[in-house]
Amino acid sequence: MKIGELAKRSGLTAHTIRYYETIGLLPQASRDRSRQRDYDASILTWIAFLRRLKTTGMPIRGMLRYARLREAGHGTEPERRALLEAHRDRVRAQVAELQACLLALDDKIAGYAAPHERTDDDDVPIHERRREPARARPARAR
Amino acid sequence: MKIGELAKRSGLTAHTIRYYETIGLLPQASRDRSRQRDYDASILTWIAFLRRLKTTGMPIRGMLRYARLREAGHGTEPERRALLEAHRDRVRAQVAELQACLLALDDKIAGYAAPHERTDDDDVPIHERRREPARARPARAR
DNA sequence: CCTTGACTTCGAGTGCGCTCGAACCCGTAG
DNA sequence: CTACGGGTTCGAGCGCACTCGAAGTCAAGG
Repeated sequence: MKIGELAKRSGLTAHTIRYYETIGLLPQASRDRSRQRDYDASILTWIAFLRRLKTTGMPIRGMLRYARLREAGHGTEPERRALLEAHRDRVRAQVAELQACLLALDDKIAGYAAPHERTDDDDVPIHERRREPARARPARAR
Repeated sequence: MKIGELAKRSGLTAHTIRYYETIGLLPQASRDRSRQRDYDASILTWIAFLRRLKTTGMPIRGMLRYARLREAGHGTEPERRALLEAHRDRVRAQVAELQACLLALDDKIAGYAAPHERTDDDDVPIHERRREPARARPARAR
């Protein structure tokens, strides 16, 4: 498989694939007789894995660390594992944070759904906070 | 409250606060007699909200759209609501994606925990995949 | 033989979101 | 009076992760 086809299959661009190779995320591809990159299908699995790391917010530096351990092979498994575990923990924390934000977002949206009951108008500019009863909670004015 | 204090309380830097003001994320601050920005505590709520949008991956462009609607005031509520709802949906999708990645990550880590049972060695360089029985699942060879 | 189209390397450019430094101003405490 | 610890504007620079264009090579098809 040459680079154009790998690009199609992996969803990366040929440019990005070469970029990943130069920085070390992808191994040096073997070349055919005319010096063009020739890929084995197994590279797709690795790219999919990289995509997952990327999706979960791992910076290229981190992926690079993992890629280097992988290249090193024998004996680096504990380190690789530790790296992934640390990353997993970060991702879990991130998911928790997002879910907390989702709750807040839902609240906010609910506020727009029932504007006549709103008591906090922190996101409404001054000139809009005119009448409106606004009972419940001691609003400063009135 | 002047900018230094707001920085402390909000967790943004004074630099960032000014930056947000110039691009329109924060309203033009009122000034004291020596032209220094003077903030009302209510700005903290708005900044906290912005932070949530940011945490959930909304680009500044998006926050800016919301901020402009907020400034416009009267009548923009449906649009603001739609904006937030669309964002919420994106965040939900993102959370789902992250959770899928977490599952894959857990699998991968489990693979490192029990290396003697691994069947997919896609991330192990060729020279490492030597012996090892690799029963269970029809591995291509054998 | 010539065209076509995918490949090659290289370095420069892009978009995002800050981040920083320079040079200057202002009010209060000692 | 002077030093200080804030504040002010302005524009340049940075880190990330690509993204793109130029100029050239190569092999197969008509």
